[in-house]
Amino acid sequence: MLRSEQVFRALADPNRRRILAILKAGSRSAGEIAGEFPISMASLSHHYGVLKSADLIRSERRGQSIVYSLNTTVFEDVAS
Amino acid sequence: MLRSEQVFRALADPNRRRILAILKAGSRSAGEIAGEFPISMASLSHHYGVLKSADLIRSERRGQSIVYSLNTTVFEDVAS
DNA sequence: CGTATATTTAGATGTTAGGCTAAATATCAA
DNA sequence: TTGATATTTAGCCTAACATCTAAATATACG
Repeated sequence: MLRSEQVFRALADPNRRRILAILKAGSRSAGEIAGEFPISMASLSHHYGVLKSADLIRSERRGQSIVYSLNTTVFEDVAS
Repeated sequence: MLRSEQVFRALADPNRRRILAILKAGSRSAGEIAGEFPISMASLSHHYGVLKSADLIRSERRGQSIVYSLNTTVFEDVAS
């Protein structure tokens, strides 16, 4: 699957767009993000997976937490 | 439903993005567009509907044909 | 009017996607 | 190593979506 394809798929869901909006303000752990949503962590984890396949976000383990952050370079690529 | 919501939904499908790409080159009738796709006119008609709800395209009857064209202003709006 | 052409609408069907709960994995701290 | 915390993976269910065929609508033309 083409990356642009993955990006469009990722952006199609409102929850995923909201995750991106939150990360726009700075990196957040999965738990911190979950606090902003009425859906389960498991469902969110699925969304992180989709966003990662599109390479829109990156994850990094920090102790017990996993911290997500925006991969800004992709946005520039896709805009063109 | 918000218009931005509709736009994201519309762009999520590859066939719809391809319709937009074709119209980028200029207006086309439903029949002309159909010639470029392996799916039925009925299915395409459904896609036109989605693209119209998002206000990404406009339609105009010309005799027996219905001619579709890009609504370029929306692209500028959503880019911001 | 009656028939042909162009497109849409309606109804049915198979697939994809998002949600949930429960179980698994990974790290930390005692 | 055992227990607690944080997150992901697996399996399932339901709703939404893309597609199809067949029927309906609209225009053109003899």
